[in-house]
Amino acid sequence: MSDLVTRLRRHNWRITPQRRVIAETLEGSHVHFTAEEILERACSRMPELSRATVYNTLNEMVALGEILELTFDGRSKRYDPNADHEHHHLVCEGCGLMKDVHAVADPIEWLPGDERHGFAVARAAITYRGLCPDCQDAAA
Amino acid sequence: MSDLVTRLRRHNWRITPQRRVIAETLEGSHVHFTAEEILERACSRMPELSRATVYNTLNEMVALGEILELTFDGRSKRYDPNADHEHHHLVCEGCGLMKDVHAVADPIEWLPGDERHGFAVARAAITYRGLCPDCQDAAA
DNA sequence: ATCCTAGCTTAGACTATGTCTAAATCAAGA
DNA sequence: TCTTGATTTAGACATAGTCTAAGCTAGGAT
Repeated sequence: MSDLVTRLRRHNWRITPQRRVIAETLEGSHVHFTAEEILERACSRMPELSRATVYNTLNEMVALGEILELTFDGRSKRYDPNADHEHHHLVCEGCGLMKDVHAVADPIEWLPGDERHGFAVARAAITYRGLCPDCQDAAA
Repeated sequence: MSDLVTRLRRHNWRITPQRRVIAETLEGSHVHFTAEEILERACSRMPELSRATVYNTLNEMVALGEILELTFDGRSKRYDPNADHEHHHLVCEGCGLMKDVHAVADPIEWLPGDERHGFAVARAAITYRGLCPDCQDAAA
């Protein structure tokens, strides 16, 4: 049983076969998939699964705070099942590959009070960008 | 004459009336507009301006490094003419309002070598999220 | 065990955002 | 003025995501 399914059950969620397949697809990888990629992979296990269910389910899991929605390229959203551990992201500007990384300090402390413009700042995310090893080789 | 136009001229860019209007629209505000908002505002000064020209021009200015493309909500890209000053962004989770902010540390220095996964890390951006003063009032 | 019903799933239409194409237009040097 | 390549245009197309209305199902009630 997937750990994400356990967490979802706590929200009084009805655990349908569709939701289970989607949650397990999310958790089964350390890559952050787009909705279409999740649809494709989940459909290989449950061919009748619809696009709308995948989008609905992902949005609901985001609203419950159990997964994170990430947008790096403005094209499509990606979903990160690792919502309960503080981490940041490293994105390849060549191929879009993304990895989780852990920085050693909290960026909120780097924002002085007079730069907060009265906002109640709740969280901060760092996006590191560069070229992955493969794209460095391709560019050389 | 807009400073952005001056910078664009240095790239041997032909400064057409369309490009000038788009550049001045970008620079004339400290808000970061979407492409559609830029189109709407620029069209009020040059009604025959086409959507394709706005999108083409924005993409070219991004490629030249003279403006920044930002994606914080996964819906539409926003454009930031302030590409030549290091800064980060503060986004309201209520209304989407965005402001430029300046942090007191460089995030790249806080990413240990063994967290870089072989990437050539070129830049880092911090997105601070929270509620703006108006949205705090509305929630209270 | 079966029934009920709120909640879930579905296909496909629809919306929003952005890209591409081919033809017309323009700008600058010969 | 002519030529030529760059630029602009309208609108078709592509992609990502949302909505709708109808049917289905999980799980508590009986």
